[in-house]
Amino acid sequence: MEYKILDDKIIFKKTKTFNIKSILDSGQMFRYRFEDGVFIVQSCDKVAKICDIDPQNMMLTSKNLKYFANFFDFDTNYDIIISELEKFKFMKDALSYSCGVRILRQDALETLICFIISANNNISRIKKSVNYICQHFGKKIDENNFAFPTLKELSKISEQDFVLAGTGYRAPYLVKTIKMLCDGFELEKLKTVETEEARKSLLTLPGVGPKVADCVLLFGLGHKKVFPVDTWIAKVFNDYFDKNEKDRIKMRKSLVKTFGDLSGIAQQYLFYYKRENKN
DNA sequence: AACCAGGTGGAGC
DNA sequence: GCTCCACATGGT
Repeated sequence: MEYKILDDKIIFKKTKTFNIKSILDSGQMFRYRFEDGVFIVQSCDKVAKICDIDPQNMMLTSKNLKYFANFFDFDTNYDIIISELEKFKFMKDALSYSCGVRILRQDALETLICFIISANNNISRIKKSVNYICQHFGKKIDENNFAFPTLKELSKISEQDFVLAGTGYRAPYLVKTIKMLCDGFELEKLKTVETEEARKSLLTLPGVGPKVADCVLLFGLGHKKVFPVDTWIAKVFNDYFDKNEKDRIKMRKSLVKTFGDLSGIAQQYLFYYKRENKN
């Protein structure tokens, strides 16, 4: 999409391919807030602020403009993606409810930890736990913002501390997975291997099952041909495809077959729509 | 007071 | 390979 990187900000036109509220509220990231008409987004040790500047334009300010241009995937043409999605009739409601969802290019480690916490949990609690972990174990960025802990910082967090963060029974999974990462599990390398091989590898980490693995593949590792099936997507599948199917692995395979390379983004639209309109 | 939330691990078969 | 079940925790 069209944008200009200036010295200290990015200016871009409001388009149907970028809806900041839908992007953030679609459950792919947990470190953001809305204050005084401004969306504040955190990723690793970086912060961006996004707001309207006039009826036609928006502005992103940050000390890390290039990082966030990539993070929000400004260089991918979502006009094409949206027109492809429009060809699926059952995407109509989701697209008309809120266009402009994007898949963020998030940090792999941060995504992995956040989505282990996400299992059988709800978004407001996930946000609270992640925020607690950043505030207590991440570096201070400025007066109001804390970084997500580095792997080294994560490795010092005890199981008890993860319980205090409100992660409940997922605390031991977090400790064990972090240990595996410290012991040489090559998370970044999974960006460059085949999706199925990367999935198998992720599934060896404690607290990572099929759903969390797909979220990490999609949001943190850049794999687009995945379809995380959670409770909401399962409802969608039962509504639109097969009322009686209960096996989420089968749902995923069927959905990926239908949507191909559009799987990730289609999933995100359907999740957001279903969760906001619990009908 | 049951049921739910961006499910997973483990036991038993 | 399956099918049950327990699991921490806050909200409805």
